[in-house]
Parts: sequence; structure tokens; C-alpha cells
Amino acid sequence: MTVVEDRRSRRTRGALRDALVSLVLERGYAAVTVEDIVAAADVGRATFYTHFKDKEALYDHVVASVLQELKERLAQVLAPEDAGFTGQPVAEVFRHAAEQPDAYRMILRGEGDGRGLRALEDAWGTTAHEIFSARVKANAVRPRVDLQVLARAWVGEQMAVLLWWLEAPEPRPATDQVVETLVELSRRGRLWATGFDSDPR
Amino acid sequence: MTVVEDRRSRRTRGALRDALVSLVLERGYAAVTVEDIVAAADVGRATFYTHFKDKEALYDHVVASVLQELKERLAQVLAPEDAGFTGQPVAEVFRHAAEQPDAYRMILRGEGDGRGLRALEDAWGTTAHEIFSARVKANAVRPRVDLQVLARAWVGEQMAVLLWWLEAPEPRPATDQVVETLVELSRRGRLWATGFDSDPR
DNA sequence: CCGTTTCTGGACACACTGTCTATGATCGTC
DNA sequence: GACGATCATAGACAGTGTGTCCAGAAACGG
Repeated sequence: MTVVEDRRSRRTRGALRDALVSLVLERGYAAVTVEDIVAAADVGRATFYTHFKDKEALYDHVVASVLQELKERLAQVLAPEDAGFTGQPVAEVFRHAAEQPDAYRMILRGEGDGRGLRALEDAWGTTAHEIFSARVKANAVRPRVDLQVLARAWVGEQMAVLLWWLEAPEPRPATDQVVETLVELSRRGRLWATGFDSDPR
Repeated sequence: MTVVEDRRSRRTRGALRDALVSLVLERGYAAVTVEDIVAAADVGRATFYTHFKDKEALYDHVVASVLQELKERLAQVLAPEDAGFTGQPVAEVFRHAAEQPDAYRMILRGEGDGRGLRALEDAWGTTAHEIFSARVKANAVRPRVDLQVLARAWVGEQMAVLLWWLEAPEPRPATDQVVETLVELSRRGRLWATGFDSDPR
């Protein structure tokens, strides 16, 4: 087995990936046919089926690639035992998304009947859970809220803001600024953002 | 034009709606065909097309029905000028979702390429924005965070938790308890949930 | 350069779609 | 309970996209 893929395969797969993503963003996943994809990628239809079983397999391949990269990045950021709350992991996700905004938009919009969305949610949620666990351990306290729920909530918030950010017209607000806002919300709560620091009632 | 729909139409449409939702939850939207739907609903295939243009139209109809109901409910809860933060609107959404959990699960999972998800996000987000605006006005402060972003984040958080709640094995945790947790997170921030009240960075 | 791998168009059976028509069943109403 | 209006239905139809196969052409890496 060769280490590096045949150039033709590489080119073909890349073209198919790009074609899928851009067509889905344009028309929606359901409205995209394999024939559309091969036409956009300028590839023979028979060729498609030598690489992927069907449209779904190509979609899953794209999602898996993105998640694989993301996991590797997050692993690096999380390496130093970091019970503080620097927002590093969040920033890393935003940076990654900025590098391939289209794929992220496809996933976050829920294209593909939300399969990519759920996969991203799981991957991100696992990281979130680890962060919260470390924090609880470091503070030696009993968590006030079930950590699974907390992780879900946190991830849901971030994914929503990430999608908003990716869909915003360019030039987008600076990554650091958005991340800083998210961290502040986690730190002080949402009421802080619309009123006084200590809220009566 | 008659006020009440013909009984036959009502029955047929209801059966189609239920069939779509349960099939989608079982196999995923893309894997469900019109033939499957009419078989499950025990309706002739020709009949389907007298009511809906295609599968997508049926899906949109279901989503629109849910959102319509939700809007009416939220309007009632929001009627009293309520700048406090009672969590009433959130509780109302959870109650509504508990009444038709399957439709909500279909939507929140992102089935239908996320179209329902986006529609729900918009409806809910509008309400959220109104709530935050009222609060900012009541406190006569300049919001620290763009209210659109804030609304997005809030809604994202709640939708994530709602889905978790709906997918949880029965008996589900009590609505009030989950809502109370969400309100607390908004009030004090997420760090509070995993540590001490005043957190040193 | 040569053996291997990939690409390709065209043909095929198949599943599902969306439309139409004629007939029978069920409705609301008087 | 009878009647006109509306709805449900089976079956036929052409059309579109799918997934598989093949044999020849092209591009690859060593």
C-alpha cells in the first residue's frame, strides 16, 4: 500500500468534495444529484462510483475529514493540563472553521438531515465534557448541574454563534472578539450582557 | 368556504403527518419515500398528491403547523410587559414540545436538511430578541453584547438542551427542573455550575 | 519505457416520482 | 334518506435519477 495516494485519485476526490459542498450550499442537500456533482467536478459518472458508494458516502467522507482534523487540533490545545478557562478550545474551533467555512456551513446548517451536525455536536461535546470535568476536579466541588447537560448547552450556544459568524457577510468580525464574548457569557451569564452585573430577582 | 374542513381531508392529512414524522424518526428524512408514507398512513398514493405537492411540502406543512401553534402560545406568555427574567417563555416551549415530542425531535435533529431547524431558530430567536430588548430598555443600559448574537447564543443553548431532553429515555426529568437550570445558567454563567460563585479568572 | 491503476462513456435494469383519468365512496345539508 | 358536491382510489404513463457493469483509453509511478 502506497503512502501517498495516486495523483488522479487525489484530484478526483478533491473535486468531488468541493463540488458537493458548493452545490449543497447553493441548492440544499436533497436537491443535489450525483449527476450534478460529477458535472460540477468535471468527472465521469462512473468514476464517482469507484470512489463512493453514493451521495451519502461522499457527504460522510467530507464530515469525517473535517472532524478528524478538528480532533487533532483540539488534542494539541488541550494537552497542557488546563483547568483554567482560557477559551483556547473555542478559539481553535473558530480558527478551524475559518479555514474551511463552506464545509462548516454545510454541516452547521443541518444539511444531510443533520447527520453532520450530530457528529460535530458529539465530537465537540466530548471535549466540552472533559473541560468541565477537569474544572470540577481542580476545584474539588460537586458540580451544580449535570455535566452532560452543561456540555450540551455550551456546545449548542457555540455552534449557534459559529454559524451566525460564518454566515455573516465578509469581512467577518474578528475571531478573538467573538470568542471573547462567548467566554464572557460563560463567565458572567447572559443577564450581565443586558443589564447590571448583580441582577436583582 | 367552510369553517371546518371535510372530515375525510382531516383524517387523511393527519394520517400523512403522523406517518411522515414517525418514519423520519425511524429511518431519516432522505430514506423515506412517498410510497412509504402512503403505505404507513394507509392512503392511496394518488391521494397524497391531491393534498401535497411532494414530500417536502408535507414536511413544510408539519413544521409550519408546529411553529404556528408555538407562536400563539408565546404571544400569550409575553403579553404582560415582563422585563423580569421568569423563564416563562422557555417553559412554554418545553411544555409545547412535550405535547408533540416526535415532531420536535424531527425538527431539532435537523431532518429535512435543517429547514425546520432554521425556521424554529428564527421564530424562537425573534422572541428572544424581544425579551432582551425589553430588558435593556427596562434597565436603561447599553447592551454589552450585540443583541442578535446574544439571542442566537441563547436560542442555540436552549434548543440543544431541549433536544437532549426530548431524546432522553422516559420518564424524562421534570420540565420545571430543566427550565430552572437553564435560567440559572443565564443568570450566573456557566462557570458557576462547575465551581465557586465568584471565579478568579 | 512498461506494468498498473484510474478514468471514461454507454448500456442496462430498477425504483420512485408526479400526473392523469374514470369510478366508487363518503361527506354535509336540506 | 336523498342529493349534489367533494374526496379517495387504482392503475397507467412518461420521466428522472440510481447503481452496476464493461471494455477501451488515458495517466500514473518507478
